[in-house]
Amino acid sequence: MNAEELANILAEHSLFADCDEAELADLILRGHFVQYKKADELIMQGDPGNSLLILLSGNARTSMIASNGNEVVLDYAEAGQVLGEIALLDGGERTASVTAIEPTSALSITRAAFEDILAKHKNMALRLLKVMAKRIRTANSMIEGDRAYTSGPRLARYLLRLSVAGANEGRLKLDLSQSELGNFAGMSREHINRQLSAWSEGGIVAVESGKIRILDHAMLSHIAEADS
Amino acid sequence: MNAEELANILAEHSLFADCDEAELADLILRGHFVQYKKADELIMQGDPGNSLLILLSGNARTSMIASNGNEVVLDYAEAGQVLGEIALLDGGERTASVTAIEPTSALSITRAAFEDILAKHKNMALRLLKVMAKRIRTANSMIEGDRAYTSGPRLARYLLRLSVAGANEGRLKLDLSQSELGNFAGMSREHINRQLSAWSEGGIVAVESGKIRILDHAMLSHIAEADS
DNA sequence: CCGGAAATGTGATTAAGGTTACGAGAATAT
DNA sequence: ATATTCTCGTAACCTTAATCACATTTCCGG
Repeated sequence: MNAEELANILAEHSLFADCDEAELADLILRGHFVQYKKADELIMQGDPGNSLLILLSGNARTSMIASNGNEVVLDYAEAGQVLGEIALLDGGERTASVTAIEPTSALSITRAAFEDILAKHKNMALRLLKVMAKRIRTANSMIEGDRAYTSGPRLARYLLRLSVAGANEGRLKLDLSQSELGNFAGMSREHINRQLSAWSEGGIVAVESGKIRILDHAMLSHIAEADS
Repeated sequence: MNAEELANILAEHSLFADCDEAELADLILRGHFVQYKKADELIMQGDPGNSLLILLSGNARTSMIASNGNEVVLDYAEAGQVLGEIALLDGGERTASVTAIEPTSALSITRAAFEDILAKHKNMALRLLKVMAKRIRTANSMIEGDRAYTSGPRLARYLLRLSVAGANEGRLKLDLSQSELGNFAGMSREHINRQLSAWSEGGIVAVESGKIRILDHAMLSHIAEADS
């Protein structure tokens, strides 16, 4: 993959959409291209955090393993996303793992390079601040949802979060297995199944060959706000 | 309150500890001193976010009201903390309220001033990035805790989070009522009470005249990691 | 000092959802 | 191609913690 292709991919995505050429060039110059196959760990919980990744293609899951062995899925990342910036910024170790859920490629940037780029390009810090603001919003809304709502509305929220904005036939961005959806939405696989069956009855979603499709987006949004 | 006093307060606290004089001067020059009494709202959920606050004294609670009326406490802020920077950064509206839990004062900084300061003082953005990295860590660990642990370990975690580092006699930073602790730890007030009684029996905590004291810090930490 | 309002302690009951269990189908690897 | 491993559907049961319902105490303003 050459510099120009990389530049195109980067420029397509939010954070880097308004980078000027010099910034892109620096990212590419200082970055290191890495590839992963399905189930590879891009970032490993407990490691020291000495680099940052920018996803170029593929999808990855961010999750934590609690001390009691429970897996908690925090988010799914797609191309254009920045990963692992937190440990880089505060010098702490990685508190979550990132695992490829399909073949994935990324640009890896060392701490030194990152600091140089931040110092050189003022707008970079501002862009990163915005990205992080959004992350905090998402995390807070996850806490709110987990706390304030019962399983039904909660599952609705997570499905909506996985649904593509462009609503192409109600298909989800990612076709997760029910167990994985369970880890993401914080409920047991069995319960997911029951809830999905019920909604399927009601014509709110369709479950065909393991894939979930949202039929009644409005209804699901309504459920997501419900008080039970 | 004059500039020098403000400077002293700011300099005492993490984010601004290593500000140079020019930076402090700008903050004070561009900032606007505000005071609140107990129960005043420093920031109101749903408002547009056009300013940022730096707490100078007192304590405040950050909380969200979910659409079903449930209150979720996200955090408690003390002097030195920055509040409301998220809406300022991404232009969105405030997703949480901040309420004074005692008489409180703060420095209020408008968006314009904030942008000027960020542009003028390069290190400011970096400092803010660190603060936000920490926030994300905290939020993620909250999600992890809420998801992976049952009520016992979870309450233990929240008590530890409220405990002062210097462990002065095991007293907490804040003496919350049991209902409020419930909103913070995500469990009913009654359950908090029962759990506290049990731990009190076991000599892990002491509850005297409504105030909680941690007697066996090690044990509480152990409980916080337990698989039930 | 006194009265109302919070905050606290505790039991009984209930509901939500996790856990266990099992059988069948689909996917993947050797 | 066939064994092995995921995934899915569904039922019975059980645990956890919320809810309801009071009595009691503490706190605070007048």
